[in-house]
Amino acid sequence: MSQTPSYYITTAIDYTNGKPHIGHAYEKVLADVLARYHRLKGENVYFLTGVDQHGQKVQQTAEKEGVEPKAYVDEMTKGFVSLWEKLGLSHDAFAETTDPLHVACVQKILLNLKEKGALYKKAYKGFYSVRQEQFLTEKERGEDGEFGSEWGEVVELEEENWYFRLSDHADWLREFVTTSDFIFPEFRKTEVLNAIEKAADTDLCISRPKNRLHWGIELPFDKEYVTYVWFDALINYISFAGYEKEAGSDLPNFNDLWPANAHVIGKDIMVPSHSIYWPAMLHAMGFSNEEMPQLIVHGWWNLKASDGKSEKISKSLGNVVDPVELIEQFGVEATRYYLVRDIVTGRDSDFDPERFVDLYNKELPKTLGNLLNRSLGMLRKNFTEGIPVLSHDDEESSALRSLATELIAKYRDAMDKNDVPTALKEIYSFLSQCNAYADKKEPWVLAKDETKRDQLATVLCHLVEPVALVSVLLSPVVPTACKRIQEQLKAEFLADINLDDLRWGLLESGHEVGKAKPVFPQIALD
RNA sequence: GGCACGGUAGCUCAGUGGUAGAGCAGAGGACUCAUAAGCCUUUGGUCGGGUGUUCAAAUCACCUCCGUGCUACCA
Repeated sequence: MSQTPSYYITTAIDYTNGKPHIGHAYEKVLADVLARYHRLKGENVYFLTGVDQHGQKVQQTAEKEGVEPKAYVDEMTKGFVSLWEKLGLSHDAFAETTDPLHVACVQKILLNLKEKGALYKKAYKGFYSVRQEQFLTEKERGEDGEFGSEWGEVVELEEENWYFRLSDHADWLREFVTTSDFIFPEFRKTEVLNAIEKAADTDLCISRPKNRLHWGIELPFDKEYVTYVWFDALINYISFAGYEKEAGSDLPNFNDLWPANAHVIGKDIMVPSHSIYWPAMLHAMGFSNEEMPQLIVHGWWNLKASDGKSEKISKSLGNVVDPVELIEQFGVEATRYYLVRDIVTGRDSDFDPERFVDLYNKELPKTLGNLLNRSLGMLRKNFTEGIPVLSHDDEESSALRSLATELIAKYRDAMDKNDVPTALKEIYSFLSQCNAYADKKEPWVLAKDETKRDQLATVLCHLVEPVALVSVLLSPVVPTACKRIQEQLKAEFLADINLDDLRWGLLESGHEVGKAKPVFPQIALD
C-alpha cells in the first residue's frame, strides 16, 4: 500500500473515423493540465487517453476505401497520436480498443454478467433501413408519418439481440446521482436525472449480429454477435487500469488506481453513455458507491463568426479549427494556454483568434516574459555575485510576499475545483502587482545610489523570486516554457518541487542566475 | 413540446437581498530596468423586458422575449 494518494484521470477515447479538431485538443489539454497539477501535488498520477476503433462507421469507411478495418484504424490512430505528441500530453498509457488485452477484459466482463443474469436475449421487430444499416424509430418518421427517402429502402425486420438489464439499476442510479458528486459541474445533474427517468424502463441493447457488424468484439457466449459500443468503449477505463488482468500482465494494479478521480468528457457524451450506462454497468459488475468514478463534463468550443455571433463547429460548415495549424502558427505553449484559459470549465466558449492573440500576448509575453527579462537583467548587472544577502525590508516588500503566499492558496483552491481559468487569472493578477511593485520601487534609480544598495538588493530579489514561484505554478499549463524559465534562473530543481513545499525563498543567497532570453515570443495574426 | 443552462460596461466574465465589479479593449499621463514592454489615472451599464414580494432585488417569485444545449452514439 502506498501512502501517497493516487489520481487516475482519463479522457474520452476518440472515434477513429475522422481528424481531430480543436474540441478533441481541448479535452486532452484540460486532462493533461489536471494530471500535471496532481503530479505537482506529489500524487501518483495515472493519465489514460486513447481511441475507440470498432464500430459500423469504421467498418463502412474501411470497406469503401478497400482496406482492412484494422489497417484503417491504425492509420487514423496515427493522426491522434501525432497531435497528442505535438501538444505535449503526458499520458501514462494509451487505450486502443482493438488491443487484445482490452478485448479479453471485455469478454471476461460480459461472461461474468451473463452468469449473474444481467444479460438476456430477445427478439426485436421494427423498421430497418438497408442503406443506413440501422433500425429506425418513430422519431425518424417525417411529418407525413413515412420514413424519408434518405433512409432508402425500409423493411420490417425481426432480429434477436442481447440486452443488458439497465432498468434493474435505475433506482440505485437516481439515488446515487442525487446524493454524490458524480457529476461535475453540478448544474448538469438535473439533465442526468431527467435522462434517468427516460432510460429507467428500457434495457440496453448491447449486441449486433455479425452479418450487420463484424468489426467489434465477439460475444464470448454467442459467436454470431459482436458487442456494441458501450460494453466495448466504456470498458477501456477499467481494462487499461488492470481490471481482471492476467497474471504477469504489464498493466497497472487496478486497486491502486480505481476509482477514477476524473473521467474528462464532453457534454455531448454525458447522457446517456457516461452518466447512465457506465455507472449502471459498474454497479452490475458489483462496484459499490465508493467505487464509482467522477465525471468532469466540459463544454464546447464554438467559433466566433464574423457577425460576432457564436457558430457551431461542423464539418459541413467547413469551419473546423485544425489544432495542428494552431500549433504551427502560434506555438504549442500559446495554444495550450488559450485552450484552458479562455473557457470556463464545463461551459461553452467561442474560439476567437483575436482574443487568443491579445490574451496570450498580454498575460504571458508582456507580463511574465517581461518581468523575467527585466528582473534577471537588473539582478545580473548589479549583483554579479548572485542573489545577495538581504538586510533591508519594508512594507511593500512584505506585502508582496504575502500576496505570493495568498496566490499559492488561491491557485490550489481553484485547481482543486478544476477551475483552471481562475487559477491562471490569479497568477496574472499577481504578476501585474509584481510589475507595479517594480515601478513603485524604481530599482533603476536605486542602482545609481551606492548608499541604497541594500534596498536595491531587496527589490531585485522580490522581482526574481515571483518568477521562480510562478514557473512552478504555471508548469501544468505551459510545461516547456516553465522549464526554460527555470533553466534561465539556473533553478532546475524547481521542476521536481512538491507543491506543498512551494513558498517564498526558493532562490537562496549566493544563487547565480543565468541570462534572460525571451521565453514567450509575442504572436500575431497574419 | 419537455427539461436544463445562459442573457450584467465594446469583448470575456465575477457578483445569489443592503449604495453596480474585474480583466481586456478605448482615452489621458508620468517613467525608462525590460520582449514599446510595464506602471498610474480614466471613459463606458435604466444588470434582456414586465409584474410582484420586501424597508431594500442583478440577486427571491411569477410572466415574457432572446440565445444555447440535451431529449437523438460527433470532445
